[in-house]
Amino acid sequence: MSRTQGPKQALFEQLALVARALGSAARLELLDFLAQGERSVEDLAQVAGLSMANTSKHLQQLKSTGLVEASRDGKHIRYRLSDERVLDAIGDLRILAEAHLEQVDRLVSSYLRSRDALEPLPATELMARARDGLVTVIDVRPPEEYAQGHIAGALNIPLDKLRRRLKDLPRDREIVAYCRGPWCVLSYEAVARLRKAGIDARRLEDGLPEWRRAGLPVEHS
Amino acid sequence: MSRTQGPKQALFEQLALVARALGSAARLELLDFLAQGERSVEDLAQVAGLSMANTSKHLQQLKSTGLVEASRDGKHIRYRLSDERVLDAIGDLRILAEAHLEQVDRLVSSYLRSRDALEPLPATELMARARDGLVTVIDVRPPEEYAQGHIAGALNIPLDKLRRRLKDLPRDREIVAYCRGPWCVLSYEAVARLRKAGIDARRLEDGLPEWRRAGLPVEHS
DNA sequence: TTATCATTCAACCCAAAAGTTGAATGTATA
DNA sequence: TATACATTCAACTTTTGGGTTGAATGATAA
Repeated sequence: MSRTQGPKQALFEQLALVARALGSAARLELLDFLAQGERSVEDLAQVAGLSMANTSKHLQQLKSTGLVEASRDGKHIRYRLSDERVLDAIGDLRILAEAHLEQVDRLVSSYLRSRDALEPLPATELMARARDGLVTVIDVRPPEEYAQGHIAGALNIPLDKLRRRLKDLPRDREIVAYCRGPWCVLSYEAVARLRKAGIDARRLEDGLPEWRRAGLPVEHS
Repeated sequence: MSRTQGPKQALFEQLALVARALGSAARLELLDFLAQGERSVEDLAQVAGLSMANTSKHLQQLKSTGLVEASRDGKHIRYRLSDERVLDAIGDLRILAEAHLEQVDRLVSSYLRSRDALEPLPATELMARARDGLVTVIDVRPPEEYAQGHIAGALNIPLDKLRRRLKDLPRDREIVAYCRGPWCVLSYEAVARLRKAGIDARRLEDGLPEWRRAGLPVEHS
């Protein structure tokens, strides 16, 4: 049976194009990095474990569906998300996947150990506590990502520097750690280590992209 | 270069599974119909212009990613959306496609003639006006869809019955027509015809699924 | 039980997508 | 101007997905 091709089908075909652009683990990982800030193709290839040519092709596809933009910077080409709303779509995928795919539950609870034991703090609550000076916020991402934007007032303590900077942390206030997003291990790991060191710490529920998306205050350095 | 496969990649792979389920015009059309209410495989095949076997396979795929559920009813099997949030994801795809794909603009403005000339009314405004008794709301979808749920107080006047039911419509109040969603032609067409007949009419911005998703009052018959 | 009907399954075919390799492009620096 | 370097392109292979056909399943109704 041949499918009748009217304007309605053509519209759905366009939607499907966008959905298919999101329908590859490699591209989702690229988008996840791009959500932290601009990146060159080389960076992206390296961080996602893809060849340059393959990365380039994936980026072309994301660009042709309007999910990312590119601009030249010297001999590099820098890609970025074209639209904050890309994060909404990915967020919905995550919600659906968490709600309906058993595999996700299993992965999340083994990879992000003790999921809720670390008492995730919603962004709105963090805002309130930060205003009252009750918390120290730490950004445990690499410095390049911190530099491209971070929660206003947050300290950058990359996970691998955490041990040697423990002494810089105030002991009288709660620490709230965040990183790339709800499925980013860095903050899980950071909170676990801080607690082991006897420091009162919690995780921010989401990461910087969600914070920015919510219109909450972001600082650049 | 071979891509390293850790838990992060495995999680993205699960997300991609959901995105790929949305990445086909045929499946999006099926979901669009399912958003109006439960349907048998036969109905869905017919309405989407697909063979039974093919429809069944698409539905299996949607089921395996948790987007739809099925239950037996006599000798039919009825499928339904498993989760209202599926509509959020599709809504985001639509927003992104409208914002970034030229082709969508072109299709929307030719298929849904004079897009904004029909003064789309946001749901919240309709609620306010309906409460004050200022409008008559008409549901221009087929009766089967109306029966499975409609805006509280709406009259069912399927598009093909509109001509002969013109006389039933009150002349002193504005008419607001709605159908399946923001890209559904039925209400565009209805408003155009009503205006041609000299009746003051507007379109509801979205359709029933969005209304229900927003938690606004829905009636069943 | 048997016949009927809606749905699914299994085995295929064809088209599209992902990934590789090596050459081409285009900008910046020596 | 020549060289180096980041990125893209082109051609090709392999895998995946959409679609068909015809048979199998499983519930209902005679």
